[in-house]
Amino acid sequence: MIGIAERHQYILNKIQQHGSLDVQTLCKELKVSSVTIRKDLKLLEDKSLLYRTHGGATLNNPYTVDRPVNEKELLQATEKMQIGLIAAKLIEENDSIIIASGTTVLAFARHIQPKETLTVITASLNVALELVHQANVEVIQLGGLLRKSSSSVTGPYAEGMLIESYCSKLFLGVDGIDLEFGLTTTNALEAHLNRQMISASQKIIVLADSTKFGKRGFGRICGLDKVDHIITDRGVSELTRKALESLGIKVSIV
Amino acid sequence: MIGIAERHQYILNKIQQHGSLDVQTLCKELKVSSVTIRKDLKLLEDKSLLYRTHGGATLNNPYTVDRPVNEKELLQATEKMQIGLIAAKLIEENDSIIIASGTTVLAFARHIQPKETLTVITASLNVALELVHQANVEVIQLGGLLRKSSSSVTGPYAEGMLIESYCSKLFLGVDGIDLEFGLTTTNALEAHLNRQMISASQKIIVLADSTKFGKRGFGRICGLDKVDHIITDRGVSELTRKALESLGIKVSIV
DNA sequence: TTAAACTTTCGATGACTTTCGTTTTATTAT
DNA sequence: ATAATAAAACGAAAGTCATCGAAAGTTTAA
Repeated sequence: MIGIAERHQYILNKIQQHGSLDVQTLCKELKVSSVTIRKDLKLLEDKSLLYRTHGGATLNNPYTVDRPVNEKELLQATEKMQIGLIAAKLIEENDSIIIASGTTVLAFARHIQPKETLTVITASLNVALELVHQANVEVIQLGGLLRKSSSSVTGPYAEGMLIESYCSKLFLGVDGIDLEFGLTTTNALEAHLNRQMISASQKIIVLADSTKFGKRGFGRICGLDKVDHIITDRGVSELTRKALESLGIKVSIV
Repeated sequence: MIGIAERHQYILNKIQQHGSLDVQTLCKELKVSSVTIRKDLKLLEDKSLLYRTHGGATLNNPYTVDRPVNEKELLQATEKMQIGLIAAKLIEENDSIIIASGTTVLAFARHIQPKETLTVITASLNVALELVHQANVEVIQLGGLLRKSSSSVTGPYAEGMLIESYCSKLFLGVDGIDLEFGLTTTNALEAHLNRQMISASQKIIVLADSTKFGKRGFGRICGLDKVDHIITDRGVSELTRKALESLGIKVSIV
């Protein structure tokens, strides 16, 4: 006999591994009635952590055609979704925000549904297309050479556009967070653009699942002193969390 | 025995890979009756995820405009595809080209498969994403405010980027071609950007199915004197064709 | 014309929702 | 600490809805 929180965690773990699951199997595995399982699934669906289907649930919306799904996007999918959900709640009325590229911030973009007008600047074509059909969102696409690996732009044009902008918040996805070395990404051009984004933003919010801690990517973006807020999952060590907080960084754990 | 959601995903995956599929094969593969498969296909067609055919279904590329299919639109789709195919053959080695937004030029973008390096400048996010995975194509995405109706950018940033460029060919999709009034599109901002594209190009190639002739859209782009080449379908009248040719415009008919 | 594909109807099965009473857990008052 | 109260969790029961395929009639393609 286990509690409701553990049951939900079990369901999320299982759906991440299998991609889908069904009500009856869960009933047997968790020794609860189908009514309870349905209530659980309903709740998790309301939190956008899964999609309900007749008889079960799936991780991805069964009716969106996946663009070439790369392996990277599937990694830590649940954590990214939860991180995105929390990050979306940080958006306030009439904000102007910058969204940097990466799979984590794409998950974040999917959760943005502002009641008031929101202006979004992004280098990522996927983020832009995710938001373009939201009535309250005004999307400004940065221009420049399109990188094949990330479908996002880099280069002087994008940086020139950023110089003329100032936003309240930057939501930044990174490939590595190291206490000494700071934030890193795989690509030097992207790191350079990210620095420009940091200059153009009042508040820096980093979105990164816990696997990113202790890693160093090729392109250094900046030190941790620039960062205001990090959103990650519970895989991060207590030691790291304390260290970040002692640097004056707010740490949110999903 | 699998659920309806997984079945739908299976169908969508398969049609993405094969381009088409048939009812009977699906019956055997999924162990369900043909009635069920037909209901599935009907449902997916209603969601614009595929086109139903007698005996099966064909792929509806996710980046085409999803609208209810009627026969006229299907005919135009075929013609747009043929126009795109002919236009793609005009691309030469080491060209730099501009592709303006619109469904016709999107069909064109799908046919681009250069053997040598090709540089493409575009305002349309859909065109950019269509080409980004082609190894030989270098895509430069214009920046600016993203229009919701066309998923393409307009505005001073995009125009600023064009001023610093010069390309050998412009492939332009339009909403109206009038012998006196010239080329038009539905949107004034887009028309302005199109003029900038014309200034930045050596050769202007217009892609338009025959229904566009005699129409005038809201935003005037330019007169026909700027145009070097028009690619259209055989629905165009002999009179119009002669008139265009007398203006020194090359006319290709598919 | 003919065979295959299609649509519609209908009944069986199982999934779903809602309601409501029981049990457990948390909070507050004594 | 104990009792009273409130809140949440759970599942049984009853009614509703979705899925599926057989059957019968219609349409389509060759």
